[in-house]
Amino acid sequence: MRETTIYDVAKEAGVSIASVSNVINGKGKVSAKKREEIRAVMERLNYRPNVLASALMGKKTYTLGLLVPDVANPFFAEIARLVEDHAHQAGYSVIACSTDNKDERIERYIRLLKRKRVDGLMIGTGLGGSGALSQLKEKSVPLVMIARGSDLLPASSVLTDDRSGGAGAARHLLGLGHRRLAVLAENAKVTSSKDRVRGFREALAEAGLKLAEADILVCETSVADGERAAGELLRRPDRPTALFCCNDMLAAGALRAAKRLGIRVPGGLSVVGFDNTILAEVTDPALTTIAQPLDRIVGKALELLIGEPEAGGPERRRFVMEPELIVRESTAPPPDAIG
Amino acid sequence: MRETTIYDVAKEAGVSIASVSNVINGKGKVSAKKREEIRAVMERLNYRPNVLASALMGKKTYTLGLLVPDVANPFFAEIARLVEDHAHQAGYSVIACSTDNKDERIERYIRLLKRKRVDGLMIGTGLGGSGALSQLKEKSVPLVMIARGSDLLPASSVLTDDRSGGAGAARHLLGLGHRRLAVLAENAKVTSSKDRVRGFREALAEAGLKLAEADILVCETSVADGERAAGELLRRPDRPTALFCCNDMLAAGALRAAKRLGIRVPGGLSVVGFDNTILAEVTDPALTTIAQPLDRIVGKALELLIGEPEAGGPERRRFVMEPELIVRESTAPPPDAIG
DNA sequence: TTGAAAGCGATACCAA
DNA sequence: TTGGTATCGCTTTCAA
Repeated sequence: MRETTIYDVAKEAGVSIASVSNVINGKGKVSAKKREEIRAVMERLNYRPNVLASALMGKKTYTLGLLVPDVANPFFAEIARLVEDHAHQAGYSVIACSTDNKDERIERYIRLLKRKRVDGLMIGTGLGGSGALSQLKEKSVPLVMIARGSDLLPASSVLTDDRSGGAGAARHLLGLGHRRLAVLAENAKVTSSKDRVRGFREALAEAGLKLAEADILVCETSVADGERAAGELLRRPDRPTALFCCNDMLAAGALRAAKRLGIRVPGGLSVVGFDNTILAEVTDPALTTIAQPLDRIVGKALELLIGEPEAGGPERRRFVMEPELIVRESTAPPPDAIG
Repeated sequence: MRETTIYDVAKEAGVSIASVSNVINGKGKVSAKKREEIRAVMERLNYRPNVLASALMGKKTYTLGLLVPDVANPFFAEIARLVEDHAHQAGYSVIACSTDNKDERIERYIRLLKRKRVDGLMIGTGLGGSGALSQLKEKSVPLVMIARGSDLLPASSVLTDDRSGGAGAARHLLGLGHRRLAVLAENAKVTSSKDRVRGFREALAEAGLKLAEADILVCETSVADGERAAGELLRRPDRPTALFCCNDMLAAGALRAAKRLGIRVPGGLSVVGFDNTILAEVTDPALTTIAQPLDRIVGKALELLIGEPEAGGPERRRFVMEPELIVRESTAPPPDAIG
């Protein structure tokens, strides 16, 4: 049984396909009477316009691309879900792509998504080498950066105030009385991580403390590597009493390291994570962490991506949202604190 | 700058579009010489066939649909990632859809995916009421069930031997000396959960133990509800010494409940999870759990979905893969064990 | 072998 | 208002 097409509807309603098309798109002039008739026929025949055909004519595909490092990572999985929901609500579906931060994958995916004529790209991953960048700069597809910024791209971005988040973590720890602090950072190419560290460091500076380079360890994004790095820090003679980790995975790793070394958290060590993923509620102790307002971020990003392309030229804008400190069980005053 | 089309190539190569089309698809007869020339031109013009146009002619869209309850759930996030990878490798992209197990969402998504003319649907979610079922039975799109079976659908399925997984959990616990066991199950509509419980119960029976209905608590899929249910079990006077949880989230909840009640794991209580998600490595103690061979499952499912549609009729087949017990830190002999 | 031409299912322009 | 028709980019007969 063939799908019913616009021709079937036209024939059944005794009109031309042009008229049917017009009522579908609410364009052109169609008399109220005809319009209702056509509507009725469409209903009766359970007619659904073929997206492919109209896309071929240069209309929307109602498909969006989402680029993230890894949808299996709880943080990005959460994002993927939110994007899906917001997009779906607006009539779009989304193709999620995990880049693994590999240039080759990034470029392949961008090429693929362009060929599929997606109506927009939501980018939540680093872009690696210049290959992807130049593919994107051609402006052949609307772009928006999410939970990340980039000056190299002609795209608006909506993200968390990472610096403020880092500062919040620092103040929380400082307020508890910590003076020897260290951080587990992500790769230097991850700007959000850099900003978090910067905010953290600035807040320390305000309190008259200096964060030495040696107290910032760069990690791969994995629990295991967080454990490794934290282990390294915790074995130092003047080991820190508090750790700020640029994401919850690293924080979870830090927790494991502490446990292995027999250091109690938060008794002997405080740990702050970032992102407030599900991991934070599952570790023991549960993680104090910085929550990003993901729902709002995604909502705004989608609005920018599929909303009216701004009559006054597509200005590149940055929307920055405030993160929130979620205090759970992994932070407390330092062991040497005087009651 | 317009995309180069088949016409551009044809003109440039001084042939007809039909010949170009033929070399693209490796069909029809084209002289070796012309073929090479056309190839060269395509290369030089960096020509990429428009998927939409060829899809309109009834060819593949190279897009697959994936239906799962929630891509933000670590287990399904993992699946989504694997599906993405396997699909991508085969030249397909995938639209992931979170159903929340809600009939309305399920039906909407199926309709949407059909309209987008996806080449296949990978189903890893319950199908709810009959609405979705009848939409799917029309056989308008290839189907495969993943990590789940269904007799109601004309689709092959590839899944874990859940019964065996449940039995494995039971034997592990039995072997440690546990005699008072209970389980945290998922909703009765989730067949995989039912099978896990069945396997668990059968293994107990083999050992001469009976699992009472009262010792099986049905939970929502969330850490919080696992905590709630486990709390209920653990407050009983004859509380169990071991808990089998039908997924890692519930197990994580059980760990929290135990902690809140001052029961040590594994000293005072053993907990076994299911799925071997990232949660299992992050809890403290790390979870002993049953791992599903997801990579193989997804690989096989994809093969069924996009492979040759089997000349001998599309027989419904079931592929069952063996799960594996991963022993971590959450299981030990019961507290009253002798020696 | 090759290519002209008829679709595929919409949109859009332009006469009527 | 209507409807005829070209068009989008590709596949597929079917003559030549």
